Amino acid sequence: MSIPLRIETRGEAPAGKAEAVLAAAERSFLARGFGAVSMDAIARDAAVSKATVYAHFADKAALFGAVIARLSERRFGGFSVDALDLGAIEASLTTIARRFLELVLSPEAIALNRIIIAEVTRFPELGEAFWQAGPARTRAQIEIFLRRATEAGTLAVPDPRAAAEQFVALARGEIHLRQLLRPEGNIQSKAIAAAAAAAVAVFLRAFRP
Amino acid sequence: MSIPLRIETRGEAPAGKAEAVLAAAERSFLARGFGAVSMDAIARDAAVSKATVYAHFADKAALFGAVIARLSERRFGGFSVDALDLGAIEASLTTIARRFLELVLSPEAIALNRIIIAEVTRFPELGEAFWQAGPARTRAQIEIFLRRATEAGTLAVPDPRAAAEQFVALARGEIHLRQLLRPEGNIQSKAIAAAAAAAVAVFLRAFRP
DNA sequence: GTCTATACAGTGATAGAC
DNA sequence: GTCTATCACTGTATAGAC
Repeated sequence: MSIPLRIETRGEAPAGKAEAVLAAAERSFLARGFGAVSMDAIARDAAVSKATVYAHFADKAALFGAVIARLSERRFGGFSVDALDLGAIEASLTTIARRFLELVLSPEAIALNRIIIAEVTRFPELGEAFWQAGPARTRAQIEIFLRRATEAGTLAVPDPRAAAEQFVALARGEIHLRQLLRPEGNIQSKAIAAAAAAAVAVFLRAFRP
Repeated sequence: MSIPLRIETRGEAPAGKAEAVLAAAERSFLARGFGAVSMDAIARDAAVSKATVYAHFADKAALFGAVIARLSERRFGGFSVDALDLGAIEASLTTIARRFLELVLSPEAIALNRIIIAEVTRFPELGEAFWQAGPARTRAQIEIFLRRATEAGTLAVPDPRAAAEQFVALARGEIHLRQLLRPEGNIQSKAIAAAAAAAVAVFLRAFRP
């Protein structure tokens, strides 16, 4: 019979057991997906009992939904095209493409994307939430930039919505799908820079004034 | 993950129980993924006992591997760019884009793509096999066409490999990812035609002689 | 090869004490 | 809220008969 040790993390800001459960679930789900993760494992990882997990989340699906929705928001919220020079159009577009690729190719974003694609049949609303938080938001930001550049005369884009979609598609190239289909490929920042430059080159040949 | 399947296709013959198991597994895995499908359900669907399933496939993973590898090959084997007019370049490129989109957006291809992305962490070799059978093959076919068109003088493509990748990316646009993130969205052929036309327009502005 | 029956581990979820 | 202990159930995989 082992006697449970009680560890007081006073001053380290415990932040509550619900938060510990969320953090543990986030790690587990991202690493192994929905089906392969047990509530037992999450409870163990969070250093609480399973009953405590169920005290905060109705069931496994609810916990999963909370984790994924939070991650989607947090991961893509920071993407912005403000403070970019409308005059130095090639440099600015390259910066946008590079930032975009660094975001969507990050291991965490790939893992998130993967798990949502995997479970979208079971949890349709998560696919939509991710789309709005991720692809729709980044494309909207880029659309804003293209519109401003066209008003400033440094680009000639008749349909900024469509052009933003094409810009994103060019930037993504085949690397994004490639990463989704690789278990642990690490993208070099050099490869990202090359992909960004290639995308901008084609885009500018099509949309320069 | 060896594939010890032996298919008896003698005339109208039942083709053997192994084939029945493969067919049932194919349906189940495509519809619900790896984890959510039980060997019980597959055996029931194939109208054999579970022991018979295990007589032909070592375990669930081996059965899954056999199903997915076969599907990947079968689904993308037919994509070709032969018999396309190098002179009518816009029409030919539009046809290629349309065929490509019809292929990768088909419900079966989407389901296959989804399940492989979902399980690539557990089965790394399936991701690679799918990549070779699908994206790598289609891109190689398109690269051939671009090279021929450049030799014929109807296109000016300095790097056919890179340009083929960009052409595919433009064609895919955001529709492909969108479909992966939707539980049951049906693409209209009208939407495919529009996406193909938009992709070709941008591509030609960049690579017309 | 094919069946029926079952071993055995692990799952999500809950009861009841504190 | 939090714990320990346990439920009812389903999963993969295998024995043994034919």
